[in-house]
Amino acid sequence: MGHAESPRVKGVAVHPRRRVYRLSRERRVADIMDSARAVFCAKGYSDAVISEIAGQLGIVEGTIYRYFSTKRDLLVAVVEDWYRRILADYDEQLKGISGTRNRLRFLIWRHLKVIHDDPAMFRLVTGELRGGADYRTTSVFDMNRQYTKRTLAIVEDAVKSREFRADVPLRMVRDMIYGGAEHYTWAFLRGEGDFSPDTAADEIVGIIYRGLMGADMASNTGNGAVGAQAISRLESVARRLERVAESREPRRAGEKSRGQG
Amino acid sequence: MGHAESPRVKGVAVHPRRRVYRLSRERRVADIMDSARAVFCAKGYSDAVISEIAGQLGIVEGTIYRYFSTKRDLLVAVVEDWYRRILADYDEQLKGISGTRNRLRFLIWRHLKVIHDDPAMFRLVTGELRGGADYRTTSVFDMNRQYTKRTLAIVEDAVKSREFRADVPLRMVRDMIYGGAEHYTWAFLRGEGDFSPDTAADEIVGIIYRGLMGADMASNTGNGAVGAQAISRLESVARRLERVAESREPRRAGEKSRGQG
DNA sequence: GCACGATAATGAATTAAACTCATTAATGGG
DNA sequence: CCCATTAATGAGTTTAATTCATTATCGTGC
Repeated sequence: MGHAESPRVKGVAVHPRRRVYRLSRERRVADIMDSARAVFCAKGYSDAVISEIAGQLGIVEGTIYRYFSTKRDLLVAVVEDWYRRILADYDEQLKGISGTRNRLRFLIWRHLKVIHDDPAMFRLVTGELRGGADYRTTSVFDMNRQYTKRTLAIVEDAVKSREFRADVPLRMVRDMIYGGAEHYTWAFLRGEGDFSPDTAADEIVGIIYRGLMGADMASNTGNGAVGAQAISRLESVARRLERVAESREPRRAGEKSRGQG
Repeated sequence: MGHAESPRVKGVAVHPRRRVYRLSRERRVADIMDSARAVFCAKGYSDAVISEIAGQLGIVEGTIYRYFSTKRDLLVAVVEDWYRRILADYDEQLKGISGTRNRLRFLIWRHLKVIHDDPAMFRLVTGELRGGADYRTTSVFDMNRQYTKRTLAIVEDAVKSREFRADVPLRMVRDMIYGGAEHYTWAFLRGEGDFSPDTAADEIVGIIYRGLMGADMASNTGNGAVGAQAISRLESVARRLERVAESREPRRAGEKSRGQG
Protein backbone atom coordinates (compact mmCIF):
# COMPACT_ATOMS: atom_id res chain seq x y z
CA MET A 1 0.00 0.00 0.00
CA GLY A 2 2.95 2.38 0.02
CA HIS A 3 2.23 5.27 -2.25
CA ALA A 4 5.37 7.09 -1.33
CA GLU A 5 5.91 8.52 -4.75
CA SER A 6 2.32 9.07 -5.77
CA PRO A 7 1.81 12.21 -7.77
CA ARG A 8 0.49 15.06 -5.72
CA VAL A 9 -2.09 17.68 -6.51
CA LYS A 10 -2.38 20.59 -4.15
CA GLY A 11 -0.25 18.69 -1.72
CA VAL A 12 -2.65 15.75 -1.56
CA ALA A 13 -1.53 12.32 -2.67
CA VAL A 14 -3.39 11.10 -5.72
CA HIS A 15 -3.37 7.40 -6.29
CA PRO A 16 -2.93 6.54 -9.93
CA ARG A 17 -5.79 4.24 -10.81
CA ARG A 18 -4.91 0.87 -12.16
CA ARG A 19 -6.18 0.31 -15.63
CA VAL A 20 -9.98 0.19 -15.45
CA TYR A 21 -11.96 -2.01 -17.77
CA ARG A 22 -15.53 -1.07 -18.50
CA LEU A 23 -18.29 -3.53 -19.17
CA SER A 24 -21.64 -3.03 -20.83
CA ARG A 25 -24.44 -2.21 -18.52
CA GLU A 26 -26.03 -5.63 -19.02
CA ARG A 27 -22.88 -7.50 -18.34
CA ARG A 28 -22.02 -5.53 -15.25
CA VAL A 29 -25.51 -5.93 -13.85
CA ALA A 30 -25.36 -9.66 -14.42
CA ASP A 31 -21.97 -9.91 -12.75
CA ILE A 32 -23.09 -7.91 -9.76
CA MET A 33 -26.16 -10.05 -9.34
CA ASP A 34 -24.10 -13.21 -9.48
CA SER A 35 -21.71 -11.93 -6.88
CA ALA A 36 -24.53 -10.58 -4.73
CA ARG A 37 -26.31 -13.87 -4.84
CA ALA A 38 -23.23 -15.71 -3.69
CA VAL A 39 -22.60 -13.33 -0.80
CA PHE A 40 -26.26 -13.11 0.24
CA CYS A 41 -26.51 -16.88 0.26
CA ALA A 42 -23.31 -17.34 2.17
CA LYS A 43 -23.92 -14.74 4.86
CA GLY A 44 -27.58 -13.92 4.79
CA TYR A 45 -28.92 -10.52 3.89
CA SER A 46 -28.05 -8.44 6.92
CA ASP A 47 -24.56 -9.85 7.34
CA ALA A 48 -23.78 -9.47 3.67
CA VAL A 49 -21.70 -6.41 2.93
CA ILE A 50 -21.79 -4.42 -0.28
CA SER A 51 -18.06 -3.95 -0.26
CA GLU A 52 -17.57 -7.70 -0.37
CA ILE A 53 -19.91 -8.07 -3.30
CA ALA A 54 -17.94 -5.39 -5.08
CA GLY A 55 -14.60 -6.79 -3.99
CA GLN A 56 -15.32 -10.14 -5.59
CA LEU A 57 -15.67 -8.39 -8.92
CA GLY A 58 -12.68 -6.16 -8.45
CA ILE A 59 -14.87 -3.09 -8.48
CA VAL A 60 -15.76 -0.44 -5.98
CA GLU A 61 -18.92 -0.06 -3.89
CA GLY A 62 -20.02 3.02 -5.73
CA THR A 63 -20.25 1.07 -8.95
CA ILE A 64 -22.90 -1.17 -7.50
CA TYR A 65 -24.95 1.85 -6.53
CA ARG A 66 -24.89 2.97 -10.14
CA TYR A 67 -27.07 -0.02 -10.96
CA PHE A 68 -28.95 -0.73 -7.75
CA SER A 69 -30.26 2.08 -5.66
CA THR A 70 -30.18 0.20 -2.36
CA LYS A 71 -28.95 -3.04 -0.90
CA ARG A 72 -32.52 -4.23 -0.67
CA ASP A 73 -33.08 -3.36 -4.30
CA LEU A 74 -30.20 -5.64 -5.14
CA LEU A 75 -31.69 -8.41 -3.03
CA VAL A 76 -35.02 -8.07 -4.78
CA ALA A 77 -33.36 -8.24 -8.18
CA VAL A 78 -31.44 -11.36 -7.23
CA VAL A 79 -34.53 -13.10 -5.91
CA GLU A 80 -36.64 -12.08 -8.89
CA ASP A 81 -34.10 -13.52 -11.24
CA TRP A 82 -34.03 -16.77 -9.31
CA TYR A 83 -37.79 -17.00 -9.22
CA ARG A 84 -38.08 -16.32 -12.92
CA ARG A 85 -35.80 -19.21 -13.69
CA ILE A 86 -37.78 -21.52 -11.45
CA LEU A 87 -41.06 -20.63 -13.09
CA ALA A 88 -39.65 -20.91 -16.58
CA ASP A 89 -40.62 -24.49 -17.34
CA TYR A 90 -43.25 -24.78 -14.68
CA ASP A 91 -46.38 -24.96 -16.77
CA GLU A 92 -44.65 -27.01 -19.40
CA GLN A 93 -43.89 -29.75 -16.93
CA LEU A 94 -47.28 -29.61 -15.30
CA LYS A 95 -48.92 -30.04 -18.65
CA GLY A 96 -47.54 -33.53 -18.89
CA ILE A 97 -49.19 -34.74 -15.71
CA SER A 98 -52.79 -35.72 -15.28
CA GLY A 99 -55.01 -36.67 -12.40
CA THR A 100 -55.65 -34.58 -9.33
CA ARG A 101 -53.40 -36.56 -7.07
CA ASN A 102 -50.50 -36.70 -9.49
CA ARG A 103 -50.69 -33.05 -10.34
CA LEU A 104 -50.97 -32.02 -6.74
CA ARG A 105 -48.10 -34.22 -5.77
CA PHE A 106 -45.96 -32.85 -8.54
CA LEU A 107 -46.45 -29.25 -7.48
CA ILE A 108 -45.71 -30.04 -3.86
CA TRP A 109 -42.73 -32.18 -4.72
CA ARG A 110 -41.32 -29.55 -6.99
CA HIS A 111 -41.63 -26.94 -4.31
CA LEU A 112 -39.83 -29.17 -1.83
CA LYS A 113 -37.18 -29.91 -4.42
CA VAL A 114 -36.50 -26.22 -4.88
CA ILE A 115 -36.05 -25.82 -1.15
CA HIS A 116 -33.82 -28.85 -1.06
CA ASP A 117 -31.66 -27.72 -3.95
CA ASP A 118 -31.30 -24.10 -2.97
CA PRO A 119 -32.04 -23.63 0.70
CA ALA A 120 -30.09 -20.41 0.96
CA MET A 121 -32.14 -18.68 -1.70
CA PHE A 122 -35.33 -19.93 -0.17
CA ARG A 123 -34.27 -18.46 3.15
CA LEU A 124 -33.71 -15.12 1.52
CA VAL A 125 -37.23 -15.14 0.16
CA THR A 126 -38.94 -16.23 3.33
CA GLY A 127 -36.71 -14.60 5.88
CA GLU A 128 -35.88 -11.26 4.32
CA LEU A 129 -38.03 -10.39 1.37
CA ARG A 130 -41.41 -11.58 2.46
CA GLY A 131 -41.29 -9.67 5.70
CA GLY A 132 -40.54 -6.33 4.11
CA ALA A 133 -43.14 -3.63 3.97
CA ASP A 134 -42.73 -3.36 0.22
CA TYR A 135 -43.18 -7.04 -0.49
CA ARG A 136 -46.48 -6.59 -2.23
CA THR A 137 -45.01 -4.16 -4.69
CA THR A 138 -42.34 -6.67 -5.59
CA SER A 139 -42.73 -8.78 -8.66
CA VAL A 140 -41.73 -11.68 -6.45
CA PHE A 141 -45.11 -11.25 -4.85
CA ASP A 142 -46.82 -11.62 -8.19
CA MET A 143 -44.69 -14.53 -9.22
CA ASN A 144 -45.46 -16.30 -5.98
CA ARG A 145 -49.09 -15.74 -6.70
CA GLN A 146 -48.68 -17.38 -10.08
CA TYR A 147 -46.79 -20.14 -8.40
CA THR A 148 -49.47 -21.11 -5.92
CA LYS A 149 -52.37 -20.35 -8.22
CA ARG A 150 -51.83 -23.66 -9.97
CA THR A 151 -52.36 -25.51 -6.75
CA LEU A 152 -55.59 -23.68 -6.11
CA ALA A 153 -56.75 -24.46 -9.63
CA ILE A 154 -56.14 -28.16 -9.25
CA VAL A 155 -58.08 -28.36 -6.01
CA GLU A 156 -60.84 -26.28 -7.54
CA ASP A 157 -61.09 -28.62 -10.49
CA ALA A 158 -61.26 -31.58 -8.18
CA VAL A 159 -64.14 -29.95 -6.37
CA LYS A 160 -65.92 -29.25 -9.62
CA SER A 161 -65.56 -32.83 -10.72
CA ARG A 162 -66.80 -33.93 -7.31
CA GLU A 163 -63.58 -35.69 -6.57
CA PHE A 164 -63.32 -33.42 -3.53
CA ARG A 165 -66.21 -32.36 -1.41
CA ALA A 166 -67.92 -29.10 -2.17
CA ASP A 167 -67.09 -27.15 0.96
CA VAL A 168 -63.32 -27.37 0.71
CA PRO A 169 -61.75 -24.13 1.94
CA LEU A 170 -59.49 -23.60 -1.04
CA ARG A 171 -57.19 -20.98 0.34
CA MET A 172 -56.62 -22.84 3.54
CA VAL A 173 -55.70 -25.98 1.66
CA ARG A 174 -53.12 -24.07 -0.30
CA ASP A 175 -51.75 -22.44 2.83
CA MET A 176 -51.52 -25.72 4.66
CA ILE A 177 -49.60 -27.22 1.77
CA TYR A 178 -47.05 -24.46 1.42
CA GLY A 179 -46.98 -23.53 5.07
CA GLY A 180 -46.58 -27.16 6.00
CA ALA A 181 -43.75 -27.60 3.53
CA GLU A 182 -42.02 -24.56 4.93
CA HIS A 183 -42.29 -25.50 8.57
CA TYR A 184 -41.33 -29.05 7.78
CA THR A 185 -38.10 -27.93 6.17
CA TRP A 186 -36.99 -25.44 8.80
CA ALA A 187 -34.53 -27.70 10.49
CA PHE A 188 -32.97 -28.38 7.12
CA LEU A 189 -32.97 -24.70 6.31
CA ARG A 190 -31.15 -24.02 9.53
CA GLY A 191 -28.52 -26.46 8.42
CA GLU A 192 -29.61 -29.34 10.61
CA GLY A 193 -29.84 -32.64 8.85
CA ASP A 194 -31.60 -33.43 5.63
CA PHE A 195 -35.07 -34.27 4.38
CA SER A 196 -36.55 -36.19 1.51
CA PRO A 197 -38.71 -34.20 -0.90
CA ASP A 198 -40.33 -37.44 -1.98
CA THR A 199 -41.31 -38.56 1.47
CA ALA A 200 -42.47 -35.12 2.48
CA ALA A 201 -44.52 -34.73 -0.69
CA ASP A 202 -46.18 -38.08 -0.10
CA GLU A 203 -47.05 -37.12 3.43
CA ILE A 204 -48.57 -33.82 2.48
CA VAL A 205 -50.54 -35.22 -0.41
CA GLY A 206 -51.70 -38.06 1.78
CA ILE A 207 -53.04 -35.77 4.45
CA ILE A 208 -54.68 -33.43 2.01
CA TYR A 209 -56.02 -36.10 -0.24
CA ARG A 210 -57.17 -38.81 2.05
CA GLY A 211 -57.43 -36.93 5.24
CA LEU A 212 -56.48 -37.98 8.68
CA MET A 213 -59.51 -39.89 9.63
CA GLY A 214 -59.31 -43.39 10.98
CA ALA A 215 -58.32 -46.13 8.62
CA ASP A 216 -61.56 -47.99 9.11
CA MET A 217 -63.39 -45.18 7.39
CA ALA A 218 -61.12 -44.15 4.62
CA SER A 219 -60.86 -47.45 2.91
CA ASN A 220 -60.83 -46.09 -0.58
CA THR A 221 -60.56 -42.97 -2.54
CA GLY A 222 -63.04 -43.12 -5.29
CA ASN A 223 -66.48 -41.66 -5.42
CA GLY A 224 -67.82 -45.11 -4.83
CA ALA A 225 -67.96 -44.96 -1.08
CA VAL A 226 -70.63 -42.33 -0.92
CA GLY A 227 -71.33 -41.50 2.67
CA ALA A 228 -69.24 -44.37 3.99
CA GLN A 229 -67.01 -41.98 5.84
CA ALA A 230 -69.89 -40.06 7.30
CA ILE A 231 -71.77 -43.17 8.37
CA SER A 232 -68.69 -44.60 9.94
CA ARG A 233 -68.19 -41.48 11.94
CA LEU A 234 -71.77 -41.39 13.09
CA GLU A 235 -71.37 -44.94 14.27
CA SER A 236 -68.36 -44.11 16.33
CA VAL A 237 -70.07 -41.12 17.89
CA ALA A 238 -73.05 -43.31 18.72
CA ARG A 239 -70.78 -45.80 20.42
CA ARG A 240 -69.22 -43.10 22.43
CA LEU A 241 -72.51 -41.60 23.47
CA GLU A 242 -73.55 -45.03 24.60
CA ARG A 243 -70.55 -45.28 26.84
CA VAL A 244 -71.21 -41.88 28.34
CA ALA A 245 -74.84 -42.70 28.84
CA GLU A 246 -73.90 -45.94 30.52
CA SER A 247 -71.52 -44.31 32.90
CA ARG A 248 -74.12 -41.78 33.93
CA GLU A 249 -76.99 -44.19 34.27
CA PRO A 250 -75.54 -47.47 35.49
CA ARG A 251 -78.89 -49.07 36.16
CA ARG A 252 -80.03 -48.81 32.63
CA ALA A 253 -76.86 -50.31 31.34
CA GLY A 254 -76.92 -50.43 27.63
CA GLU A 255 -78.35 -53.59 26.26
CA LYS A 256 -77.73 -52.56 22.75
CA SER A 257 -75.24 -54.53 20.87
CA ARG A 258 -72.12 -52.89 19.68
CA GLY A 259 -71.94 -54.33 16.27
CA GLN A 260 -73.48 -52.63 13.34
CA GLY A 261 -73.73 -53.48 9.72
CA MET B 1 -25.66 25.13 20.36
CA GLY B 2 -24.49 28.09 22.36
CA HIS B 3 -23.37 26.88 25.71
CA ALA B 4 -21.66 30.14 26.27
CA GLU B 5 -21.81 29.95 30.02
CA SER B 6 -21.35 26.24 30.49
CA PRO B 7 -18.63 25.43 32.97
CA ARG B 8 -15.38 24.54 31.30
CA VAL B 9 -12.78 21.96 32.09
CA LYS B 10 -9.51 22.19 30.24
CA GLY B 11 -11.16 24.60 27.90
CA VAL B 12 -13.89 22.17 26.89
CA ALA B 13 -17.51 22.97 27.54
CA VAL B 14 -19.12 20.63 30.04
CA HIS B 15 -22.87 20.40 29.98
CA PRO B 16 -24.34 20.31 33.43
CA ARG B 17 -26.43 17.16 33.63
CA ARG B 18 -30.01 17.50 34.65
CA ARG B 19 -30.89 15.72 37.79
CA VAL B 20 -30.57 11.99 37.18
CA TYR B 21 -32.85 9.51 38.90
CA ARG B 22 -31.69 5.97 39.31
CA LEU B 23 -33.93 2.95 39.26
CA SER B 24 -33.31 -0.54 40.52
CA ARG B 25 -31.89 -2.92 38.02
CA GLU B 26 -35.17 -4.86 37.82
CA ARG B 27 -37.26 -1.81 37.28
CA ARG B 28 -35.00 -0.36 34.65
CA VAL B 29 -34.83 -3.62 32.77
CA ALA B 30 -38.61 -3.88 32.81
CA ASP B 31 -38.99 -0.32 31.58
CA ILE B 32 -36.51 -0.81 28.79
CA MET B 33 -38.25 -3.97 27.66
CA ASP B 34 -41.59 -2.22 27.61
CA SER B 35 -40.24 0.62 25.56
CA ALA B 36 -38.34 -1.73 23.28
CA ARG B 37 -41.41 -3.80 22.67
CA ALA B 38 -43.39 -0.74 21.69
CA VAL B 39 -40.74 0.50 19.29
CA PHE B 40 -39.99 -2.92 17.81
CA CYS B 41 -43.67 -3.50 17.21
CA ALA B 42 -44.22 -0.10 15.70
CA LYS B 43 -41.23 -0.09 13.36
CA GLY B 44 -40.06 -3.64 13.04
CA TYR B 45 -36.67 -4.79 14.26
CA SER B 46 -34.34 -3.29 11.71
CA ASP B 47 -36.03 0.08 11.57
CA ALA B 48 -36.23 0.33 15.32
CA VAL B 49 -33.54 2.52 16.76
CA ILE B 50 -31.98 2.14 20.18
CA SER B 51 -31.92 5.88 20.73
CA GLU B 52 -35.69 6.01 20.36
CA ILE B 53 -36.17 3.24 22.87
CA ALA B 54 -33.95 5.16 25.25
CA GLY B 55 -35.54 8.49 24.43
CA GLN B 56 -39.00 7.27 25.41
CA LEU B 57 -37.66 6.59 28.88
CA GLY B 58 -35.69 9.78 29.11
CA ILE B 59 -32.44 7.88 29.29
CA VAL B 60 -29.40 7.60 27.12
CA GLU B 61 -28.44 4.81 24.71
CA GLY B 62 -25.53 3.74 26.82
CA THR B 63 -27.84 2.89 29.67
CA ILE B 64 -29.60 0.28 27.58
CA TYR B 65 -26.28 -1.34 26.81
CA ARG B 66 -25.66 -1.70 30.51
CA TYR B 67 -28.49 -4.24 30.58
CA PHE B 68 -28.55 -5.68 27.08
CA SER B 69 -25.38 -6.42 25.26
CA THR B 70 -26.80 -6.01 21.75
CA LYS B 71 -29.93 -4.86 20.03
CA ARG B 72 -30.69 -8.44 19.15
CA ASP B 73 -30.26 -9.46 22.75
CA LEU B 74 -32.93 -6.96 23.63
CA LEU B 75 -35.22 -8.35 20.97
CA VAL B 76 -34.75 -11.85 22.29
CA ALA B 77 -35.54 -10.74 25.82
CA VAL B 78 -38.70 -8.97 24.70
CA VAL B 79 -39.92 -11.97 22.74
CA GLU B 80 -39.08 -14.39 25.53
CA ASP B 81 -41.07 -12.37 27.96
CA TRP B 82 -44.03 -12.28 25.62
CA TYR B 83 -43.86 -15.99 24.99
CA ARG B 84 -43.64 -16.77 28.66
CA ARG B 85 -46.85 -14.88 29.31
CA ILE B 86 -48.61 -16.69 26.53
CA LEU B 87 -47.61 -20.08 27.80
CA ALA B 88 -48.48 -19.23 31.39
CA ASP B 89 -52.02 -20.57 31.48
CA TYR B 90 -51.68 -22.79 28.47
CA ASP B 91 -51.81 -26.21 30.09
CA GLU B 92 -54.35 -25.04 32.59
CA GLN B 93 -56.80 -24.15 29.88
CA LEU B 94 -56.10 -27.23 27.85
CA LYS B 95 -56.82 -29.38 30.87
CA GLY B 96 -60.41 -28.33 30.79
CA ILE B 97 -61.01 -29.61 27.29
CA SER B 98 -61.48 -33.18 26.22
CA GLY B 99 -61.91 -35.00 22.96
CA THR B 100 -59.42 -35.02 20.13
CA ARG B 101 -61.32 -32.65 17.96
CA ASN B 102 -62.04 -30.14 20.68
CA ARG B 103 -58.52 -30.17 22.05
CA LEU B 104 -57.01 -29.83 18.63
CA ARG B 105 -59.36 -27.05 17.77
CA PHE B 106 -58.60 -25.24 20.95
CA LEU B 107 -54.85 -25.28 20.35
CA ILE B 108 -55.23 -24.07 16.80
CA TRP B 109 -57.75 -21.45 17.72
CA ARG B 110 -55.59 -20.18 20.53
CA HIS B 111 -52.63 -19.87 18.20
CA LEU B 112 -54.68 -17.93 15.71
CA LYS B 113 -56.02 -15.77 18.49
CA VAL B 114 -52.51 -14.88 19.55
CA ILE B 115 -51.66 -13.85 16.02
CA HIS B 116 -54.87 -11.90 15.78
CA ASP B 117 -54.37 -10.08 19.06
CA ASP B 118 -50.71 -9.30 18.69
CA PRO B 119 -49.67 -9.45 15.06
CA ALA B 120 -46.65 -7.22 15.53
CA MET B 121 -45.10 -9.49 18.12
CA PHE B 122 -45.81 -12.51 16.01
CA ARG B 123 -44.02 -10.86 13.11
CA LEU B 124 -41.01 -10.25 15.27
CA VAL B 125 -40.83 -13.93 16.14
CA THR B 126 -41.30 -15.24 12.63
CA GLY B 127 -39.60 -12.52 10.69
CA GLU B 128 -36.60 -11.66 12.79
CA LEU B 129 -35.92 -14.13 15.51
CA ARG B 130 -36.59 -17.42 13.83
CA GLY B 131 -34.30 -16.67 10.95
CA GLY B 132 -31.30 -15.86 13.07
CA ALA B 133 -28.38 -18.21 13.27
CA ASP B 134 -28.66 -18.34 17.03
CA TYR B 135 -32.34 -19.19 17.13
CA ARG B 136 -31.78 -22.68 18.46
CA THR B 137 -29.86 -21.39 21.44
CA THR B 138 -32.73 -19.08 22.30
CA SER B 139 -35.17 -20.11 24.97
CA VAL B 140 -37.84 -19.03 22.51
CA PHE B 141 -36.86 -22.10 20.55
CA ASP B 142 -37.50 -24.31 23.55
CA MET B 143 -40.73 -22.59 24.41
CA ASN B 144 -41.95 -23.03 20.88
CA ARG B 145 -41.13 -26.66 21.19
CA GLN B 146 -43.25 -26.90 24.31
CA TYR B 147 -45.93 -25.01 22.52
CA THR B 148 -46.29 -27.38 19.59
CA LYS B 149 -45.55 -30.51 21.56
CA ARG B 150 -49.10 -30.51 22.89
CA THR B 151 -50.46 -30.71 19.39
CA LEU B 152 -48.26 -33.64 18.61
CA ALA B 153 -49.38 -35.39 21.78
CA ILE B 154 -53.05 -35.00 20.96
CA VAL B 155 -52.61 -36.44 17.50
CA GLU B 156 -50.50 -39.21 18.92
CA ASP B 157 -53.19 -40.11 21.42
CA ALA B 158 -55.79 -40.14 18.70
CA VAL B 159 -53.65 -42.58 16.77
CA LYS B 160 -53.24 -44.79 19.79
CA SER B 161 -56.94 -44.86 20.38
CA ARG B 162 -57.45 -45.64 16.70
CA GLU B 163 -59.42 -42.49 16.20
CA PHE B 164 -56.80 -41.60 13.61
CA ARG B 165 -55.22 -44.08 11.29
CA ALA B 166 -51.96 -45.65 12.31
CA ASP B 167 -49.69 -44.23 9.65
CA VAL B 168 -50.29 -40.56 10.36
CA PRO B 169 -47.07 -38.59 9.84
CA LEU B 170 -47.17 -36.76 13.15
CA ARG B 171 -44.61 -34.09 12.49
CA MET B 172 -46.09 -33.21 9.14
CA VAL B 173 -49.52 -32.82 10.66
CA ARG B 174 -48.13 -30.41 13.20
CA ASP B 175 -46.25 -28.48 10.54
CA MET B 176 -49.28 -28.25 8.30
CA ILE B 177 -51.33 -26.91 11.16
CA TYR B 178 -48.90 -24.22 12.24
CA GLY B 179 -47.49 -23.55 8.82
CA GLY B 180 -50.99 -23.32 7.43
CA ALA B 181 -52.04 -20.92 10.16
CA GLU B 182 -49.03 -18.76 9.46
CA HIS B 183 -49.46 -18.58 5.71
CA TYR B 184 -53.14 -18.03 6.11
CA THR B 185 -52.58 -14.99 8.26
CA TRP B 186 -49.88 -13.32 6.18
CA ALA B 187 -52.13 -10.84 4.53
CA PHE B 188 -53.42 -9.83 7.94
CA LEU B 189 -49.88 -9.65 9.27
CA ARG B 190 -48.98 -7.33 6.44
CA GLY B 191 -51.81 -5.12 7.54
CA GLU B 192 -54.23 -6.09 4.80
CA GLY B 193 -57.70 -6.84 6.02
CA ASP B 194 -58.72 -9.11 8.83
CA PHE B 195 -59.38 -12.78 9.49
CA SER B 196 -61.50 -14.80 11.85
CA PRO B 197 -59.64 -17.12 14.22
CA ASP B 198 -62.82 -19.12 14.59
CA THR B 199 -63.38 -19.68 10.92
CA ALA B 200 -59.74 -20.40 10.28
CA ALA B 201 -59.57 -22.86 13.17
CA ASP B 202 -62.63 -24.65 11.89
CA GLU B 203 -61.14 -24.93 8.45
CA ILE B 204 -57.84 -26.29 9.67
CA VAL B 205 -59.43 -28.77 12.03
CA GLY B 206 -61.82 -29.80 9.33
CA ILE B 207 -59.08 -30.57 6.86
CA ILE B 208 -56.94 -32.34 9.38
CA TYR B 209 -59.74 -34.19 11.05
CA ARG B 210 -62.02 -35.22 8.28
CA GLY B 211 -59.72 -34.94 5.40
CA LEU B 212 -60.34 -33.62 1.99
CA MET B 213 -61.61 -36.73 0.45
CA GLY B 214 -64.74 -36.30 -1.54
CA ALA B 215 -66.73 -39.21 -0.21
CA ASP B 216 -69.47 -36.93 0.87
CA MET B 217 -70.96 -35.54 -2.31
CA ALA B 218 -73.80 -34.16 -0.29
CA SER B 219 -74.11 -30.86 -2.04
CA ASN B 220 -75.09 -31.97 -5.50
CA THR B 221 -76.35 -34.87 -7.31
CA GLY B 222 -79.18 -37.12 -7.85
CA ASN B 223 -77.93 -40.51 -6.89
CA GLY B 224 -78.08 -40.71 -3.15
CA ALA B 225 -79.32 -37.23 -2.59
CA VAL B 226 -81.77 -38.41 0.03
CA GLY B 227 -79.21 -40.35 2.03
CA ALA B 228 -76.68 -37.59 1.78
CA GLN B 229 -79.00 -35.02 3.14
CA ALA B 230 -79.99 -37.21 6.05
CA ILE B 231 -76.39 -37.95 6.83
CA SER B 232 -75.53 -34.31 6.72
CA ARG B 233 -78.19 -33.53 9.25
CA LEU B 234 -77.19 -36.40 11.51
CA GLU B 235 -73.62 -35.25 11.35
CA SER B 236 -74.39 -31.86 12.68
CA VAL B 237 -76.50 -33.37 15.45
CA ALA B 238 -73.70 -35.76 16.25
CA ARG B 239 -71.21 -32.94 16.47
CA ARG B 240 -73.36 -31.12 18.92
CA LEU B 241 -73.99 -34.15 21.08
CA GLU B 242 -70.34 -34.97 20.99
CA ARG B 243 -69.47 -31.60 22.42
CA VAL B 244 -71.96 -31.99 25.21
CA ALA B 245 -70.80 -35.48 25.98
CA GLU B 246 -67.16 -34.51 26.00
CA SER B 247 -67.73 -31.73 28.43
CA ARG B 248 -69.22 -34.22 30.85
CA GLU B 249 -66.93 -37.13 30.19
CA PRO B 250 -64.33 -37.63 32.93
CA ARG B 251 -61.04 -36.77 31.23
CA ARG B 252 -59.75 -39.02 28.53
CA ALA B 253 -59.49 -42.00 30.81
CA GLY B 254 -62.40 -43.79 29.29
CA GLU B 255 -60.79 -43.84 25.89
CA LYS B 256 -59.99 -47.51 25.78
CA SER B 257 -59.96 -49.73 22.79
CA ARG B 258 -62.79 -49.34 20.43
CA GLY B 259 -64.54 -52.13 18.71
CA GLN B 260 -63.55 -52.24 15.13
CA GLY B 261 -67.09 -52.22 13.92
C1' DG C 1 -27.06 13.82 59.46
C1' DC C 2 -22.92 12.42 57.11
C1' DA C 3 -19.33 9.84 54.81
C1' DC C 4 -18.84 6.22 51.50
C1' DG C 5 -18.91 2.35 48.50
C1' DA C 6 -21.53 0.09 45.16
C1' DT C 7 -23.40 0.81 40.95
C1' DA C 8 -26.90 3.41 37.79
C1' DA C 9 -26.34 6.53 34.30
C1' DT C 10 -24.06 9.49 31.36
C1' DG C 11 -22.19 11.40 27.04
C1' DA C 12 -18.59 11.56 24.12
C1' DA C 13 -15.93 8.65 21.13
C1' DT C 14 -15.50 4.76 18.02
C1' DT C 15 -16.83 1.69 14.46
C1' DA C 16 -19.07 -0.18 10.62
C1' DA C 17 -21.58 -0.05 6.72
C1' DA C 18 -24.90 1.94 3.63
C1' DC C 19 -25.14 5.43 0.48
C1' DT C 20 -23.65 10.04 -2.32
C1' DC C 21 -21.31 12.59 -5.68
C1' DA C 22 -17.95 15.30 -8.07
C1' DT C 23 -14.38 13.75 -10.89
C1' DT C 24 -11.82 10.69 -14.07
C1' DA C 25 -11.14 8.06 -18.09
C1' DA C 26 -12.42 3.95 -21.25
C1' DT C 27 -14.90 3.18 -25.30
C1' DG C 28 -17.07 3.26 -29.68
C1' DG C 29 -19.21 5.86 -33.35
C1' DG C 30 -18.17 9.79 -36.39
C1' DC D 1 -8.02 10.08 -34.18
C1' DC D 2 -11.46 12.95 -31.94
C1' DC D 3 -14.79 13.38 -28.39
C1' DA D 4 -19.29 12.70 -26.50
C1' DT D 5 -21.16 9.24 -23.76
C1' DT D 6 -21.26 7.03 -19.68
C1' DA D 7 -18.76 3.26 -16.71
C1' DA D 8 -16.16 3.55 -12.80
C1' DT D 9 -13.81 5.58 -9.19
C1' DG D 10 -12.68 6.90 -4.42
C1' DA D 11 -13.17 10.13 -1.16
C1' DG D 12 -16.60 11.67 1.48
C1' DT D 13 -21.19 11.81 4.37
C1' DT D 14 -24.50 9.85 7.37
C1' DT D 15 -26.70 6.92 10.42
C1' DA D 16 -26.87 3.79 14.00
C1' DA D 17 -24.86 0.32 16.87
C1' DT D 18 -21.64 -0.30 20.39
C1' DT D 19 -17.80 1.00 23.97
C1' DC D 20 -16.03 3.08 27.99
C1' DA D 21 -13.99 6.28 31.14
C1' DT D 22 -16.21 9.35 34.12
C1' DT D 23 -19.92 11.19 37.08
C1' DA D 24 -23.16 11.22 40.66
C1' DT D 25 -27.18 8.94 43.06
C1' DC D 26 -28.73 6.08 46.67
C1' DG D 27 -28.81 2.93 50.43
C1' DT D 28 -26.13 1.75 54.52
C1' DG D 29 -23.53 1.99 58.68
C1' DC D 30 -21.87 5.21 62.00
